[in-house]
Amino acid sequence: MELDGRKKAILNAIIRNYQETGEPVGSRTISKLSGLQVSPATIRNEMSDLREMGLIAQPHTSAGCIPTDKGYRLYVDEMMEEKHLPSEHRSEDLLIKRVDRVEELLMHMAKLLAQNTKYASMVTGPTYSSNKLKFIQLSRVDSGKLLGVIVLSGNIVKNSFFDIDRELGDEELLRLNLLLNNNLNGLSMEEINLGIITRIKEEAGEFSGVVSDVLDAIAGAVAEDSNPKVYTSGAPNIFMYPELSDGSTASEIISTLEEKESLRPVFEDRGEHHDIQILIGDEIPVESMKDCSVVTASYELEGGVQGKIGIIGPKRMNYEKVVATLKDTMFQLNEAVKKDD
Amino acid sequence: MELDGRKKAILNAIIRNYQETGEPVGSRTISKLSGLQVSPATIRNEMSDLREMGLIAQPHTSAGCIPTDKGYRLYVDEMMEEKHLPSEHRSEDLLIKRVDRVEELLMHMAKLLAQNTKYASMVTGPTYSSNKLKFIQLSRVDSGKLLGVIVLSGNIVKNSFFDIDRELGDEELLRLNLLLNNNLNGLSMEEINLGIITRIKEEAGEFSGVVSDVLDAIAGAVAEDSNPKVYTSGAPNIFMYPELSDGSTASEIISTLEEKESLRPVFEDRGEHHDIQILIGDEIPVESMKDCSVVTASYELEGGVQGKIGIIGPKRMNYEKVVATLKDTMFQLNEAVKKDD
DNA sequence: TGTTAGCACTCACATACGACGAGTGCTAAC
DNA sequence: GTTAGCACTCGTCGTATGTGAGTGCTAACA
Repeated sequence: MELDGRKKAILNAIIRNYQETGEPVGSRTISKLSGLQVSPATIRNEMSDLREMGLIAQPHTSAGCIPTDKGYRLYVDEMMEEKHLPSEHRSEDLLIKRVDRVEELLMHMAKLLAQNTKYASMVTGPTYSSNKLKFIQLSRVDSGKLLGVIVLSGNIVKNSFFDIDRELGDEELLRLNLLLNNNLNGLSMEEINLGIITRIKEEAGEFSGVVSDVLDAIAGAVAEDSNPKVYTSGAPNIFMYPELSDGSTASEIISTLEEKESLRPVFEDRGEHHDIQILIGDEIPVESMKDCSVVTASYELEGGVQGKIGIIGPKRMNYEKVVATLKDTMFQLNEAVKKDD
Repeated sequence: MELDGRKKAILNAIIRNYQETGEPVGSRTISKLSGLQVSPATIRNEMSDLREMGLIAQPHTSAGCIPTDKGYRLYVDEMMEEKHLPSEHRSEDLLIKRVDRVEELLMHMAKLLAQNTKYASMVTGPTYSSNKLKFIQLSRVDSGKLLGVIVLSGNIVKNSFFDIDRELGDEELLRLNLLLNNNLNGLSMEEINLGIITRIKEEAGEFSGVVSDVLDAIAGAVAEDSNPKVYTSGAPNIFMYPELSDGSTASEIISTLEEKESLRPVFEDRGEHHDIQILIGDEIPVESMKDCSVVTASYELEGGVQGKIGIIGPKRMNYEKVVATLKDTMFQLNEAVKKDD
């Protein structure tokens, strides 16, 4: 059976109506709403075909129809229209302002996403592994303790304290800082190889222990970010959707959102490389979210893919709006970071 | 009417039974459970008195009784026994390990609290306002941009970037750093007054603009911490308690927990200065939590009151266990920080 | 006077039943 | 191919009814 224009229009009408009401939609409603000049009986015949094709389903006999996962999939793949965000929403987004710490920027962004879409949002921290080391500074703060400041491109700052066995003089500290900066600045994490490490340690002489500590701290900073933090916001929004808010479903979703680690698989790329990825129902690699849909996008801080943002909502979410919001957020985030830089 | 020993025992039995089951408890149950050798009829007479005193109430006529807020209040004030944590729980807590950033330590602590108690937990970041400035370092990272590192006692590190109008030479930067450190180190935020500021600016000469920026950053760091972040964990735990998990109640509580700012009033001290503070029902200054109880405690990082931790659960929460867990956490946190320092 | 047994009474909860209505599936006519 | 008509399905809602846990009260008892 083939999917002609009218069937498409009917499926479209079903999805749009169900998006708004959350109730199964019947042939009479479609007849009035779709713009097609046909009677409910005709619609019923077509719906019978759509059901046979697995695009819609009835919750029970003699009820209206709701889209199946397959129906939604067809919709987002072939029927969804690109939508531009109405201006009042964009202006809200402009609230993104200069913040010193990336972390706060991301949390703020998650919050805005949740507020604008009325779904739950999630944001991963950026991965810096392809970033370059920009600046290292060791300072004596206490006796027996050094403060190391590591700056990566993108002005990501990491701090670590190092315990040292014996005191360093001002002169020695200066020399050590020069040594580290001269040899490491401008290198990406992959470029810092054993050869370079050995050379630095040799030059550092009796301070090779400190150098080891510093390199460990750099490695640690990278490791932390190759497993970047996940931020979420708007979890309580799912209570607005009856199909998700019954006891155990809501509980599981909110638990998953709090246990942020378990969200990681959601962000993993599946083959096709679009900038927007939509997962529906069972396509989501997290058990507790099989009643949801997830839309994810990548954002860049500067050059190269850097992190992910995503929206979690009911399958009947407003995909157009979500996609438009995500795209807009990506754009604004890029702008914000450029200004920051 | 006075509260004799038997009435107390009955109230105690009601509270304990209700804590476990969440169901109204009847005279028959108490007769068997309380250890008192009296018939249900006698218990009923006593319960009638307790009801008159406002310590217990019936959800409806011909139902068992549940404690009122007043009943819980009496219980926690006069009848609750100090309890020590069974060792298996303490060992879990020992997982607190060295973490570089205070933030992560606090989040980890919130998580442990929620796991151990099965209630929701909240933790405020520390307030540093009484802390002293320990170390300041300005470094040139990009041209036209300085990185400022500010270390407070307790090894709290803050980073800020400053834009500068004209380039500083190495010499000038060194002088500026010396100037700042010599004049500011060891001072608490309150001690940095206008006199000191004016003197530094004078000495800084043409760099007085940078000095202003640095002082602003310091003030900003303090402002941020006089309004410290609130961390929460275990929000989904409230789904385990039927009296809280019906639709709107759960939704409101979880929203409040996510909107962390609104939790702040909960931590405010009410007159009596105990290390543990228990708020029951309407005593909680947050509307959405009027069906809950909140137990809060103060923790110290080093010297002086510094932050708060708290547990949110149903009114029938296990107060002994919660108090014991909080005390234990306070203790362990102090230990952890000592080691860290 | 305090305690207890007995008993009528209350009320939430569960079950059953019927009415209702939204919506379908099918058939026959256009 | 489209439509009207109609029987049928099935979830929902309101009502009635029974059940049982648990009380309140009274009267008897120690």
